[in-house]
Amino acid sequence: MENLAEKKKAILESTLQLIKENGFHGTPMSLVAKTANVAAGTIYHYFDSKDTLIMELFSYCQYRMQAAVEQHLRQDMDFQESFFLRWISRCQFYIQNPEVAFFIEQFVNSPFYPRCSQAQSERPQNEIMQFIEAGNRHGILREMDPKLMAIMIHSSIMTAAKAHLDGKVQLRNEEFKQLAQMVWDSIRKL
Amino acid sequence: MENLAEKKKAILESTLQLIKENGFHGTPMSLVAKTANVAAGTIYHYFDSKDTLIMELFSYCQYRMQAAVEQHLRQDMDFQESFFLRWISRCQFYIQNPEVAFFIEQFVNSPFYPRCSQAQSERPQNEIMQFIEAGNRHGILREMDPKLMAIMIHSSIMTAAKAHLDGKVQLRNEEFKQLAQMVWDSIRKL
Amino acid sequence: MENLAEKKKAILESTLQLIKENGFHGTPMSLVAKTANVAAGTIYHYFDSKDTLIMELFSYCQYRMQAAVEQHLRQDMDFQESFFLRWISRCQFYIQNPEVAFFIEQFVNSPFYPRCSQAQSERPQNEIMQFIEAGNRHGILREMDPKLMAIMIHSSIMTAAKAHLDGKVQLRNEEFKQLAQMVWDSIRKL
Amino acid sequence: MENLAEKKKAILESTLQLIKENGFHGTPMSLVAKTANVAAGTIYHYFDSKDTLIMELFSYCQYRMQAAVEQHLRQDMDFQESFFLRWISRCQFYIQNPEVAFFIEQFVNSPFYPRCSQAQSERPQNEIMQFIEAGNRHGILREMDPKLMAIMIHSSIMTAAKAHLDGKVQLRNEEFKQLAQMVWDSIRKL
DNA sequence: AATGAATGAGGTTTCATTCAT
DNA sequence: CATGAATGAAACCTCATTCAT
Repeated sequence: MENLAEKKKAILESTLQLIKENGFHGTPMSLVAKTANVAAGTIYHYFDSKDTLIMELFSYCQYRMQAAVEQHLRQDMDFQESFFLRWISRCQFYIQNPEVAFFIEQFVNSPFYPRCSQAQSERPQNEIMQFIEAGNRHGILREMDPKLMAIMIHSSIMTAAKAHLDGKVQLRNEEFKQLAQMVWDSIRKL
Repeated sequence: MENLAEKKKAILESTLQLIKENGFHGTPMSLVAKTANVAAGTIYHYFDSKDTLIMELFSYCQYRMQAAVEQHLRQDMDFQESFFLRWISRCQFYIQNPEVAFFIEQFVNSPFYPRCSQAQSERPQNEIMQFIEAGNRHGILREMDPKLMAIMIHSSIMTAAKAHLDGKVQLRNEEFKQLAQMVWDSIRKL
Repeated sequence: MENLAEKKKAILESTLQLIKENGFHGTPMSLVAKTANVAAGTIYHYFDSKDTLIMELFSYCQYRMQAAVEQHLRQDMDFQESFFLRWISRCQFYIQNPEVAFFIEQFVNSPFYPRCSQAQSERPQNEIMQFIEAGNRHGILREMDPKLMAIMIHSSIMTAAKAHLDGKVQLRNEEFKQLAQMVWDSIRKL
Repeated sequence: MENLAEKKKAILESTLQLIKENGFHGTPMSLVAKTANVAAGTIYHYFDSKDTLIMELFSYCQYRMQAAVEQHLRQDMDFQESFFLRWISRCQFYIQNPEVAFFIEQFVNSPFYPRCSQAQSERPQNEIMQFIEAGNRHGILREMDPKLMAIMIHSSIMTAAKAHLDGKVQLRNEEFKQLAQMVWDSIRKL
């Protein structure tokens, strides 16, 4: 995933940017080609179809997200600290990569999403779920279907990031902590 | 809003259904016309363009949601009871009207959404915000920008409903209560 | 022709005005209806089709032109004076009724024109031709097919009027006389 | 202008022919495509829109006319001879290229024309005007706004050609000379 | 006589995709 | 590998016309 042909990467990045700005509708292949400085036909060397391109873009975004989050993880933390760090670093990733956030949200709310393999579509939640199950083994968290809990947590991250990106609120250190605390209090045993 | 010409309503409902199933892309005007049993041109009697149709559909969904929620409200409840009732009844509305849920989520994550007036786009959150401000006057809720809190609450409702509709979890009375409790614990002063 | 039903006249006049501003293309029946303050269906009480409306409009314009020109004719003039008067008064009619001028020119250069009866299409030239034949009987005019001469004269009138209406030149008394003289010198025996 | 891509030229020529036969109305892009033996979409490779196509067609006609007229010019002629030659060769060009004549006349009487740049729209008259100004320097022509005189001359050429093409008169050598003489007598000092 | 909602054929244009170079 | 002219199905939309009221 790190050694993408230069042109392939240019195509992915251009598409990501254009979809952020114009949505799926407003992103014809001809425009992707122009923005990526390649010929229209070249795109079809790397992707079978527009659908394929978009599906791969979703993988590409998940990969970028994963890579970013891993950088922040450390071992010497207790469970709560670890939760705060994860929540905040994910949220900051979306804020620093708005085109990823907008693309993912459009994608998961489109007819593309149900066509992903489960393994693929649930990967981000799964990582959170493993974390939850670790918490459960220590009896820290409240009783709840871990899958549902993971979904709620993931949504809280994305929602906060989008609110910031849409300019509806401004998130600073203070607010990140408030939000992480808020979500923490919603999942822990009181 | 209650006396929509019969054909106009048929067009709105058909579009809603089709977008749920096929997304914006997969919903050409010709298909809307066929599904609504009107001629293609008739749509343009009621809506200036496809864009207009979709924008009006958003208003229409907000209206339907509002009307549904109001049915459940009662006066003789304390603040927490009222919160639970509201959270659960909204969530159930989305579950009982999946086409509304799917449409709204597609819409707010599309380039259409930023083109709505603020007044229009923030109406659902505003209603929640007023509720929050009432809570604040009683000193019940934790310190936090009410706008942000409203956004987080609204998102939790939609997220839970979608998880259910996508078949990822199954929400029953038990789970509704758990979820409402979870969100309640995240906003109240501990 | 003088007792046109009020609505019929409103339709004709609206069409004339709209075609001047927007051309045939830019003049849909719905717009004619709105401008004339009648319902779309009403137009079809008075005219079989849009084509019929346009054909009748041509007659209507010829009638208006004829009526205007006749007002100016007097008996006690020699041939040349009469020519000048006719040339100038026709030219002024077009300038004072630009919508007629623009419509006629569009009409005669459209596929409608060849579908007119000869009698109809040549009426304006015929009147000029009778005048020419009178001149010929007095041996005043140069040898030339009277039909061709009539066409050339008629065209000179319209051309001058359009140049004025398009703002390319400004015609005042002086210029009218120059022009009439110019055309007169082109048809008389030198 | 001489090395137009083969397909582009086919599109222009087909459009020209079709507009002659059916007018602007009766010339849908689909028919242009079929007649030019290209796909509908191909037209939009070369022209932004139907409007653009028609505007470019006007330039193309002016270019063809210009090229044709230049072939006939010679140096060793006095002013009057030169005038006759120019008048007649232009008139014959229109007669030999009726689709150009019909297109130009439709175009200049349509809402397209006012949208041309002045430079563009007055080019044919300008060339005549320069000729007139040369005549004025020799004191040969009568006193008159050269612009107006140019317009009248240009119109006489087109009018004669159209009368012939419409079958209203038949122009042969004899008549060309008569007409050129007639116009010459209308502009020269008597 | 008059209305205007409704029709649907057909117009212009877009765009994912192909293929000869 | 890469190009981009060419394709043509299908999208959005218009508008002359009809007909129940």
